[in-house]
Amino acid sequence: MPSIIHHNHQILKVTRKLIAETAQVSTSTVGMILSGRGQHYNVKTRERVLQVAADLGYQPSINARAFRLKCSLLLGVLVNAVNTHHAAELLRGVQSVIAATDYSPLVFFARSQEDQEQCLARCLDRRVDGLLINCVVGAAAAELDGVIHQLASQAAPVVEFFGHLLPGVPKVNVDNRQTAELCTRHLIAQGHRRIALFTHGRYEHQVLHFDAWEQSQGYRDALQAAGLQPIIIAGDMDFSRLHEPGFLEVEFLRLGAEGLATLLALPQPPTAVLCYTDQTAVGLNRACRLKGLQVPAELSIIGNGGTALSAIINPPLTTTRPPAFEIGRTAAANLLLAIRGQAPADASIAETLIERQSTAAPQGDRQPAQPAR
Amino acid sequence: MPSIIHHNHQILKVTRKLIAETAQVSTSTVGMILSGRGQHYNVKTRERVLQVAADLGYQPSINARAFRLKCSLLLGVLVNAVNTHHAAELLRGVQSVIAATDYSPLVFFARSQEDQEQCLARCLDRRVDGLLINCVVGAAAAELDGVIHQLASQAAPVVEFFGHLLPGVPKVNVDNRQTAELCTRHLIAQGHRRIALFTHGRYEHQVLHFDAWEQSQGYRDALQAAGLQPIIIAGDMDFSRLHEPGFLEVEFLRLGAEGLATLLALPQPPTAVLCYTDQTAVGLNRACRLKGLQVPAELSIIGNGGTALSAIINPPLTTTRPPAFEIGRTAAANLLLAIRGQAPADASIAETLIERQSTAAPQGDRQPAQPAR
DNA sequence: GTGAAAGCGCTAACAA
DNA sequence: TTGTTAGCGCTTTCAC
Repeated sequence: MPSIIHHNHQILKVTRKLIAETAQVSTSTVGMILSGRGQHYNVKTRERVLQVAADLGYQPSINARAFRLKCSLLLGVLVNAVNTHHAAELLRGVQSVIAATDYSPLVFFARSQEDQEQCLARCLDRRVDGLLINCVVGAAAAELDGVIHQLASQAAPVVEFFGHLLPGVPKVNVDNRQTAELCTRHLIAQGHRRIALFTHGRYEHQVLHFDAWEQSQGYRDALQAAGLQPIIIAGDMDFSRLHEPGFLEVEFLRLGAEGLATLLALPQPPTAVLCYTDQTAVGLNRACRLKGLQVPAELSIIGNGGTALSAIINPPLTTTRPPAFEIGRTAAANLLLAIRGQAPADASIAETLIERQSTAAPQGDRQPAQPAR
Repeated sequence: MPSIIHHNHQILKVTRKLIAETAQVSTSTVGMILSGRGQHYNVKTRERVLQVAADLGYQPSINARAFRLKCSLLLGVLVNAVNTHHAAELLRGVQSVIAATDYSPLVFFARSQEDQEQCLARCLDRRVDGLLINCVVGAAAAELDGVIHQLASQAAPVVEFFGHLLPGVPKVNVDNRQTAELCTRHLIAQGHRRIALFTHGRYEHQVLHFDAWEQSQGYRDALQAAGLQPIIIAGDMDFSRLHEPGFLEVEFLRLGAEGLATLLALPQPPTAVLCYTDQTAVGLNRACRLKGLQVPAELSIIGNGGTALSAIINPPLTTTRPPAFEIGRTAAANLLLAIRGQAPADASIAETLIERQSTAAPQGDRQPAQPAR
């Protein structure tokens, strides 16, 4: 409690001044002792001050502290609201790191570029000491640049997470390459030799669809290491209605559902498919059911995203869960590093495999002696 | 930019002091004019000060302001991380209201009671000027009470949203009663006479499952107004594993899937079902497909929650979308009211109906002359 | 119409 | 080992 009733019935704020008066020392003595840097004081003085502070229920004023220190002790966290399934875990990760510090998170969700600018303006005039940002896709880097530089001019470092839009800014991202490699290896270990990747037609565009590109690299690497050939099914996607709620889900579902025909038309159809998202996997799974194709017996499917959806489809989908908590942790830790003047390295963290019932050893048609090369 | 390079090559912070010196007035004059309460100053002085402030790119220090005003200009927002589908919209709603003020949101996600206590402690030592809280279910009200009182002692009001756990605290909630009434009326208007409610076995417990109880009330009211009889299918649910990720989804799905048998065993099975959640509806829908029962021709289904799932099942599910943005708006607005000393009223806001393909007029068996009474 | 001055709670350089 | 002092940027009262 920050205030007590004094014996003369006046309400007194419990500040260092009051502690000083009560303990019969100066405020600077109190300050030094409470800050933990008072080793050189008399033990009795130290104990007395600490005791009085405890008795009075002293709570330091972070605000005053920040004011004096010419900082805000606030960390801006700007989250892209287009895909927020993991926002809570992410922020819990951030909290877990900064809970041990004097910083608190100033959180904003932006859905559009306009939103984003407002939120950034807010961060700026709150003078955040650092910024964690997951940019709205399509944001003109040029416009962000102004803000980033302004932050830099007030010595507030920036860390970008879940994205690659800010040149020269340290990043923390999902390691899609490693994730895909993990999944592909898992399928190979189960005995699959013909493993397809279901992605969208723009996966080659490294900047625009960096994650799809990364995924394809991991997939290729794992196959190559096993002496297998890639089979990439790339459906055309229309991202123009990206802002419409639920659009992505439906579009990815369509991608999966329509891809089955392409896949079955191959001379040697694959026995397993790695999908770009859970929705794609669900679409594919649904198409299989309509075709009478057994999952996983005739076709194994792995999703990506660890969505709630994946757990409740039939069969439950083997998928990967993004390390949202870890990303938040790492991003916050790196931001703190940067605030302390050390340049943090980029980090990327693989998703974890959740093995469920949509994957199994291929049924009856193992062809170890005859890979599709 | 908060600092400029002076002609003598020194870096100067742009504060009111600098503006005062540049414009040849006193800092108090600058302060009064910038705060908008400087009507009584000479017009030329006013313009000069404003001009200089603009030229220098002055940005007030919210921190210093807060310090002087003995407040933090921070609003705590504590969100239950168990069900966060709507957290982003909720927070955007909060932002939309407080963007016009000097307040900024200090956001925390809590998954457990322990989390929650830490976050609240954080809010306390940041001396938030108000708190928006969506309590973790199962939190002992007694423990929260301490915090609430502590906040009260520093004149920081509290508004609870998405919950009814804090006695005496103003609330903003989803109006489940009205939502259910809306849905039921919609079905009645389509010609349904036998409409069931799929809920769980504890819907009667007004405190524990307030929303289920509310929903049942709205459902009953709408039926009663139309002279129809309620048909309540209440499955048993085991909430003991509530904390496990994805548990609720699967459990609600089971509820729906297993309920179909009960429903079909009735002497006169309903032609429409109102479900407690989207997952329940999906489970029911799936059971229907397995039984060969046509949706919506033979059975109309309405979900609840407007989840991503609802859009991608087959047929796309008619459901209701929680007014998360509005809840955030209202909660923030009411908190601001409370901060200004006015006691806000409780608010509840109905969900909006999203009509898709799982509902239609009952096929062939309208029985206007023979309701099931 | 305008300015002088005090002070919010804390920190830190310097003095004793 | 401890105290004095100045000041962060802003608001506001009171005097001129």
